[in-house]
Amino acid sequence: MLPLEISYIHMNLEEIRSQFFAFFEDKKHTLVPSAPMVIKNDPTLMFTNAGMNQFKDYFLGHSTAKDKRVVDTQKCLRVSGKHNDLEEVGVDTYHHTMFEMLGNWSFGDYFKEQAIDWAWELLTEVYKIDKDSLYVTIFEGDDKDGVPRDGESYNFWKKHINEGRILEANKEDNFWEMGEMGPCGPCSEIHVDIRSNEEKAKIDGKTLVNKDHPQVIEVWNLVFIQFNRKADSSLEKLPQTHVDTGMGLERLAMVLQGKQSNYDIDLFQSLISHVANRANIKYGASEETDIAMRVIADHIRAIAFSITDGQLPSNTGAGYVIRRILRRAVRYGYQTLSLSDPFLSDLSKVLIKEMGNAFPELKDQASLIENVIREEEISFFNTLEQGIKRINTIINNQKKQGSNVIPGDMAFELYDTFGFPFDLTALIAREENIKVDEVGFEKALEEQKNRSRAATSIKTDDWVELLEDDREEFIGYDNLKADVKLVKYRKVEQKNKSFYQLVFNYTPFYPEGGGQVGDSGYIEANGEKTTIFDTKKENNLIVHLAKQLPPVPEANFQAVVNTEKRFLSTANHSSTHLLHYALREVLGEHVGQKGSLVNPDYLRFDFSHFSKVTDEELETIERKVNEMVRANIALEEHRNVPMSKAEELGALALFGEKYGDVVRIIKFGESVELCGGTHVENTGNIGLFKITSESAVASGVRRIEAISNQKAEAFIQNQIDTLDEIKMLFKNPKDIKKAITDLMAKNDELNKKLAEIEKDKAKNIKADLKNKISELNGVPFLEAIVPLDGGSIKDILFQLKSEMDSLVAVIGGESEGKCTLSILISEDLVNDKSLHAGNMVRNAAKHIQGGGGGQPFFATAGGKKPGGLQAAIEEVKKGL
RNA sequence: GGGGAAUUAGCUCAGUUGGCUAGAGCAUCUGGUUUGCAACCAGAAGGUCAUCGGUUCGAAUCCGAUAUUCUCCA
Repeated sequence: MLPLEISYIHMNLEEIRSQFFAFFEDKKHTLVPSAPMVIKNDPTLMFTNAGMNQFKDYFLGHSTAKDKRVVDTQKCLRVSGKHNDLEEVGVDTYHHTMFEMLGNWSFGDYFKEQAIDWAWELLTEVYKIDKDSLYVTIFEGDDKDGVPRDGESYNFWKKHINEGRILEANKEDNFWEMGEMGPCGPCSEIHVDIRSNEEKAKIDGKTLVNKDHPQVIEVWNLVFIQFNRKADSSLEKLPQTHVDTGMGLERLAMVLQGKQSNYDIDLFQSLISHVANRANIKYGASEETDIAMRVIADHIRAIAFSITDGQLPSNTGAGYVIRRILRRAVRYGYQTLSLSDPFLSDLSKVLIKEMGNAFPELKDQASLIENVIREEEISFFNTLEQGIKRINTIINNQKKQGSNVIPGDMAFELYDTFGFPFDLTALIAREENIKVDEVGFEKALEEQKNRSRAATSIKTDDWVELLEDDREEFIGYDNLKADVKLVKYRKVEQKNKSFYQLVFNYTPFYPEGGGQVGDSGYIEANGEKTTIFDTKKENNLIVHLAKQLPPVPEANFQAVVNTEKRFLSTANHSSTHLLHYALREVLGEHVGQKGSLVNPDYLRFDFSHFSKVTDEELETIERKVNEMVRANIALEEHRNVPMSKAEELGALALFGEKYGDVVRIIKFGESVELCGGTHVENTGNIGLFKITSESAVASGVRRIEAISNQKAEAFIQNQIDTLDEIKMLFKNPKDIKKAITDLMAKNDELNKKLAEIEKDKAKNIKADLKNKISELNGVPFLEAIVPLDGGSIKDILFQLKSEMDSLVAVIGGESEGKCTLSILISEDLVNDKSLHAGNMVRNAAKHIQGGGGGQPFFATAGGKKPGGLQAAIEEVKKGL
């Protein structure tokens, strides 16, 4: 370890974080909690990948911030999409999948000057970073976009720092954009040089800024949002300017703790030493094993936090990303550290011990985290085992064929279809002295990527704005109809489909959220109806999906929700709350919601619980729910409740929802939940509740499916009807169960008898046939036409064959208007006389207008002309 | 969202270009043997080959759709 000449005060992560908050709270910022990492209502993003995600609406102008100055730390995950750091993690010493982003925010309030002043003050006076190790960058301007050099920032920096340390950077480094469209602006970065004085003397730090040097690094990015990028890629000035800053906590901690690597800070060291012990390899022993340990230490954090955010590993979407991270960690352990048993679930205990105080959700869900991870590990080890079997087969086959290469498409198939990592394929191949066609593999992978991209390309037009209206309101809790105006619309094209997104000033349409599906219905103006087939929330914007644009977009519309579907969803949603309550009553407090789906047809509720819910428990749960239904408990709804108040009321908060500062509380008696969905006025409106299934979704997570109201009634009616019909069939016996068991017993008996008779019959026919065996050219020969189907004839012939040394049999069969011809030749004759039943039968089949074939010793043909059977038999005899 | 794959006995899986009544191991049952060991011997039972439809003389095998699961890409 190099002695660092700069003097630092030692702070642990916890202290660094709280100092950041305190500093900005002092500057009149409001501290807000981190939003969940897993994003539920933004189609363009799976995970929170930057601090600004939860404030996107403010920048887009979809809603107005309550507090103009905000400070926070945000859990971020960069594993997919534009920011994908997954492959970098562990290889270097500063990338992470999950990290905390500290930020201060101004929504139309202060701008460049204060942002720069405060950043400088915090870093140099609170965190005491040596001013001489700092550099800053500003945007150099871009002619194509028509954006000039950011001279303002330059001038503000000049107050604090020597001009020689203010560097200019290009669009790639210092112009921040949210995406291809949307808010954007120049940014100004602060870099720190943590090299030793000796090295600093050798090379000027200035020349290393933005050069990916591991010790001359960006710590803080100050983004000044002042433009909006439109679909045609032109920029327009925003009416309000915003500040968005981001400082990675782990990286800052590395600087402040005088370390050379993020992984040397307090948090990661205990994780790494646990892995090192387990593998019996010292951290620092080799580059390769160090990388593996860093990967594992990083990934366990991302995995555990995702699980607490409600995202379990699965095979689609966000859950699949989590599964991949987990598998990457296991792969490094398996391949590099020779860990061949599940080890991550044990490591999660260490993580929970380390971070459980700062993040209580980890402690609360400790056993779920451990169990889920263990199950996943086991299943991946299984995948690996299967893959190894498969690759060994491939290698043997290739060697047999004299090849010493595993073709690219085979390696790709292993990877693509069987989930076997390519580098493992390469490793095993090396051990077996065989090459892998890597170029072919890459080509196949590239083809697959192109296919996927082509299938998911979405083209979104600019919004066409008809009205000034900065906040459209949801009024659907109280109204199912409303007079509305169209505020804006746009066309969305996806593959062959195109549809319109409509935004109204008011809307009675419930947008998909909290598990409840979006409303459908129509809007009407001047007698023209336009169907709304779904309603979704994009960030805070409620968009109505329509196949067509209304003929007169400026008209006054009446918006009408499909009330039947809405009501059925509503009943199911309220049922879900009662079910959740009953589950906690019957099974215990550990039951927590892990997922929920509510639509007009049924409800699905996933929850944490460690064993199968027994039939008795299910009955009790269902009965409790129905008791609450009959008690006709009135809905108590509280809108716009501050979060703190909601906690006092003991509301069950769900994971994954971004509530902002105020929430809505839904209370049915003892059941209290935060919820944005629609609910019945009185539980009695639910009518009836019926559980239809209970199953497992993952280790420690169970799923209950249920129905209510009309659907439950229809279900019960259906059961009763079925029973009635059965009774009718049995002529209304006193005891229907006995009638059925009697019938089954009788049926068994008859079946047995029938089987005996069939056997006898076959025996008789066989005996008859055996008697008919004559001789032809010195060989036992049998010909006959029998009223049997091909299958029975086959049975008999095989029996005869096993009883005779040698035999040639030609049997015609007639049944149900069709005819068959079967030829059997015992093996000795096939060999001696080189006969081929297949060829013979094909030839003979002409006479019955059919075709056929088979093997040398047995062949069949089918035809439409039973009258030709005799001729066909003669034809066969001629060939003998 | 797109591609690839899997689904065969209670469980784990074979079943090579369609063709000799669909097999193995474990588990189960019966009988025998054994002081004991995850014991041994003999025998039996257990399958609408995921579902539906198609091609064929003939389909577990080929084709199409559906369901479930796995897997890769976005």
